Amino acid sequence: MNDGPAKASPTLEDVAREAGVSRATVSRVINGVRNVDPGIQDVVRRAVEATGYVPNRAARSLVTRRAGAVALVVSGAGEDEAAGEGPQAPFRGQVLADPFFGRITTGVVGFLRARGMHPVLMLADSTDARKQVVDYLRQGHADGALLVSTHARDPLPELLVGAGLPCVLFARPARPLPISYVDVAHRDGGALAADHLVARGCQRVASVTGPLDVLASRERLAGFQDAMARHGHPYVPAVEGNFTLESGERAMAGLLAEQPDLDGLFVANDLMAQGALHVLREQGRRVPEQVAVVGFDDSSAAVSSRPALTTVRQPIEEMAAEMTRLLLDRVDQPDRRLTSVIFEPTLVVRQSA
Amino acid sequence: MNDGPAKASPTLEDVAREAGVSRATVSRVINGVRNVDPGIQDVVRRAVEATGYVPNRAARSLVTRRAGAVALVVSGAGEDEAAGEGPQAPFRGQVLADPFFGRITTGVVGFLRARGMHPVLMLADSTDARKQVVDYLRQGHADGALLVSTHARDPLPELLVGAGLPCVLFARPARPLPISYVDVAHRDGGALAADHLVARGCQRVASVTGPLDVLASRERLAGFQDAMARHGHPYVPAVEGNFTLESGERAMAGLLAEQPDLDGLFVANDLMAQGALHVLREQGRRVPEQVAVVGFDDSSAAVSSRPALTTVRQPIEEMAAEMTRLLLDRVDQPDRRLTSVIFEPTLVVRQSA
DNA sequence: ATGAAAGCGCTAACAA
DNA sequence: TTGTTAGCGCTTTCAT
Repeated sequence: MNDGPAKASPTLEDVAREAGVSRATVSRVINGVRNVDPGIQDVVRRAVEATGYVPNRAARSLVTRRAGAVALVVSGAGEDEAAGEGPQAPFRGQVLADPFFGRITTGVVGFLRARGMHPVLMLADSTDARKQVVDYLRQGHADGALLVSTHARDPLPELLVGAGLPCVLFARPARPLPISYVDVAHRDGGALAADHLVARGCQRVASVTGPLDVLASRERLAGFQDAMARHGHPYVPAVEGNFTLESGERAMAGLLAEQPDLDGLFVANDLMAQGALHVLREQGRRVPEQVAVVGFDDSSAAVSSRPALTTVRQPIEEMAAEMTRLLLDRVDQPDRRLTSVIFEPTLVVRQSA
Repeated sequence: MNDGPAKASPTLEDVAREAGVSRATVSRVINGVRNVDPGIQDVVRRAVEATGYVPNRAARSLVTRRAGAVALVVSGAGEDEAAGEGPQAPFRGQVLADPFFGRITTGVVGFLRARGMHPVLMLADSTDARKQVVDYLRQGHADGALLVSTHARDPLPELLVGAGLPCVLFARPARPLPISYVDVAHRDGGALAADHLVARGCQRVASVTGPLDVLASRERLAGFQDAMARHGHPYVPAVEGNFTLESGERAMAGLLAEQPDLDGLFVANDLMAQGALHVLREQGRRVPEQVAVVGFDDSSAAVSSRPALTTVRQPIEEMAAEMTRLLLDRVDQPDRRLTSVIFEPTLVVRQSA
């Protein structure tokens, strides 16, 4: 009750004095170590309450050699992108504004907070930034990294593995690497789209793909094509896009010129699908009556499009949570063997197909 | 070069030995303290290189009493929202997937990374979570908080101020509070929209507002109305929305029923404006020829709409960077006086008006 | 079951 | 300008 000169926050020592026990005992109570007399536990807890004690993280980390934190790293463009970047260049990409990334964050935060932990957000979009990430971890700011690469040839996973730092990827690495990851069964997603279009009675389907140097894009297409083949459609016209709205518009226009009697379409992400919808409307095609469209991602674009998009949903939050669980396991047991966890996508049916 | 038994990472002591100086000298070089012989500086730097030394953050924090980190807190619904939330309930809101929040994050990260810092992401959407935030800071995980409230009556700012923790808000607090913040001149934004619509020759304008219990919504509307009044239009019909796409559709339908000869519209955010566009198209109104539409935010919805939205842009990244600067200043000089920084919005002209 | 004591790696007086 | 030294607050053997 003596607030006196309002001094620095109380330490273990203060609590120990208040409780009439030793620092060690207080420490044991706080960390839930057994072998402490229940009566004493109560006294200590009361003393903690009375003093308003909170453990000092730095002191604890110093001895446990654990930060009790993980980094969430968004690894951008492979090499330093803009050659003429200013000395600061703070606002280049808008990666973080991508709802895809938002869902990952939601999953990660949701999992961590239950353990009293929170992610440190890092951007790694240049050689320097990647070095910063490695150093940051080596300094012990975080015990490991959750890695989300936006581009294929990202060197960061290799750097991290090389430095012996615990790390889990969101999505299978482009090149084989001794590293754990979570991913979605992209092929199954493509198949889901094909099955749905065929079930609707579509006869002349086509696809707008993502960039084909991205593994996920190839897999979505392959899954779609394979399933179509199984339904008796040996050939599916496909145009490559780059996941942007504009590329979706371009691809749709091209496809329509090539194959005007098109009646079904699988687009490798919702944003391009939204672009496709624009072009179909401009050209007077009714969706879904004349052309059925299936997207991928179940992003906000799917909900805000008119008609709203039928789309393949990845359970991103769940994947992110699992990724976090894998990392925490790894931090606790560094020599545990590597794991990959693959999630199944689902079809969300709305108006467009 | 001796990797030997691959032991723990090198300490200051190791570097000192390698360089043939004392720990203190190495520390001085590393922290850029002057009064160190340039020759010795070189030797030390070489030793750092040779040993692969990186400073241990825990040890440093323990003595400096600085975490060298800040928290970025997204403070959700006022009270515990869902009464029946499970013990974990990880995926409730999708706040983090909001591109608005993404832009804030981009600004914060951009500013911090130049200083070798990174934000710790926290969600505070329940009484428990808010307590967690305060404790987290008190434990010294972070030196202060950047606070983004999604709801008006958020009690967290007061908690933080009460605990004497450094803190800066994004947006003016609902109730007066001794706290620094950044904000945008919402009234000026509304005026920008009015001026543009009038300049286009619109005669019968209306507005779809945000929730009127939110200060920013009221200000945007007031700015719009005032400017219209200055242009000789004493009365502007307005319908209240809640910032969602659907509410925009509803509001537009209502407005159109009430005032079918409408030729200009100011919508308090882009998502609702996108909804308004849908309804206008359904009812066969050409935008912008028959009805000109101005949105607010310059979000991704503005770019993906057809026609693309003319909209009022807030310089969110810059605001977030400034917010971060204010916090860091505050952490360094705790008794510095409070500040508010207000940014001017700009009009981004696209196709809709 | 509890206490005493030895550091974890670093910075910051204070001496020299 | 450099070195010596005393902790920062905590966990963790090792005794008891």
